[in-house]
Amino acid sequence: MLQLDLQSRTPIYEQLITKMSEMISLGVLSSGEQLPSVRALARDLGVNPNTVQKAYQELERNGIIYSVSGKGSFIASGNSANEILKKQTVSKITEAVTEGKRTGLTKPQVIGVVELVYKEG
Amino acid sequence: MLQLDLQSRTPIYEQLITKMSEMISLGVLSSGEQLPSVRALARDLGVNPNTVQKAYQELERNGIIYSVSGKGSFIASGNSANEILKKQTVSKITEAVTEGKRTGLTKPQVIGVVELVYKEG
Amino acid sequence: MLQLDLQSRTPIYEQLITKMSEMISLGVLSSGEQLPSVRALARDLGVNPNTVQKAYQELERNGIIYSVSGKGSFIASGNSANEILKKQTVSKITEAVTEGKRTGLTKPQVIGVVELVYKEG
Amino acid sequence: MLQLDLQSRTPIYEQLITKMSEMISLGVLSSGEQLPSVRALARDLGVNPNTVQKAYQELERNGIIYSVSGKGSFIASGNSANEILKKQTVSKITEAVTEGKRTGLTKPQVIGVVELVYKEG
DNA sequence: GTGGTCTAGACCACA
DNA sequence: GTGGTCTAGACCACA
Repeated sequence: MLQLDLQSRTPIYEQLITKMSEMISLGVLSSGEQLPSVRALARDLGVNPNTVQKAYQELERNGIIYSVSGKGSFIASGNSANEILKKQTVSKITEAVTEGKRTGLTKPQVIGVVELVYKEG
Repeated sequence: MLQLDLQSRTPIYEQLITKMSEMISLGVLSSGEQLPSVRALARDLGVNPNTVQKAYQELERNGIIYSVSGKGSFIASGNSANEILKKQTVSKITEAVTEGKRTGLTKPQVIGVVELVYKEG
Repeated sequence: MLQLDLQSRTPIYEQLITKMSEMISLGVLSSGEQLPSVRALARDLGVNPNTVQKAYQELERNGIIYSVSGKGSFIASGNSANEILKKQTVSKITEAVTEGKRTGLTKPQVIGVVELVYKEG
Repeated sequence: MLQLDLQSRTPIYEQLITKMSEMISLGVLSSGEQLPSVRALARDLGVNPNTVQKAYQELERNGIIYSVSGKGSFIASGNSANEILKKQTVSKITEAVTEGKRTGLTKPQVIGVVELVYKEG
């Protein structure tokens, strides 16, 4: 679980943020639940604690989790994870499609791509 | 012309590649035409010559432009710019939409976004 | 009673010290009275016994309470709680106002803040 | 310049943030100006580059400076430094004064403290 | 040279 | 044990 792509251009800590946001927004992890400690998760993922720390702090800044020094990190209530994720994704799609339009892709072509993605899996 | 976003996370040289590919594929610049020299363009854009150089090299590697030592850079004929651009954009869209699907966006929602983009401008 | 903010940056044991000093100096708890045991208070507050222990020790060191081995903790007479508290608070205010002055807040502005606080509640 | 207290309980990177915000809001550093590089400032202060980096990133997140990868860090225009600083300080003062009120300090006493601070220097 | 990310590992206060 | 900060130092892409 929590697959990382160490080769990717997107930093590990950002991948972590995205993956965890997804897990939370999908209900795999739910409100109030305790997250693995920074060190434990780092060990499991074969990654440096600082990297996990950075991801956790960013998630906290976005109100998705909260950390209590000396106790651990927990999933915040009033789950903003999903909304934040969706907003990010929608703007990513908008950007990509805008570029497509500028490049000369027609609307049917773009919609074709969308259909394809939703047909798979 | 040739607006760059110096703050953006996508490297300037990539922005340059995209913008120039677009201009070529849209016919703003056409086959055989000479491009501004690396240094001239760098000066105009307020950008490091290395950066422009990198963009030109990449464009040449993709057969979109060609350089003649001592004379300058020119737009290649048999314009592949458009196809290359489209391929890139299609994979960007695919990626973004896939993420959207994973996040729980429904197909109608995504198509809504597409409609929106094509309605504007 | 005894509201704690587990999220706050100021350690729980310090919050405990402040709150208890306040209660004592306000006469809610009075001279000679017995305090709840470390364990009982910890349980009631949902907090680690170590934390309560630390607060009690600090309060004892300041002569605000005293502990009798095997019997419990009691409120000291000749209540110094209030003076200690005030001293601490005065230096906190001094520090904050000094920073305000350095930042460019004018004296009337600061006094405005003070007025505001004393107007409420 | 830029005195740090390495012993202090407030982290170095936070001290850096505050000091730099002050310098900017006081006009010592002004809009568009380039800041010392992460490494240079770290060297000058005898501090690890990561620590400076953290401060710079926080300042960027607050819109006080902006960083261009490969070029450097610059002071943002539309100086929000001052407002952010003042807001922070005002809430610090409010908090301290509220505690003072709760502790039994009278309004004249608190105002006395304020007068004192503004008399010095 | 410049910012950004990351590892390895230490130390601290707190729980 | 737990989060938070920090050092020392490496590597990368970019300018």
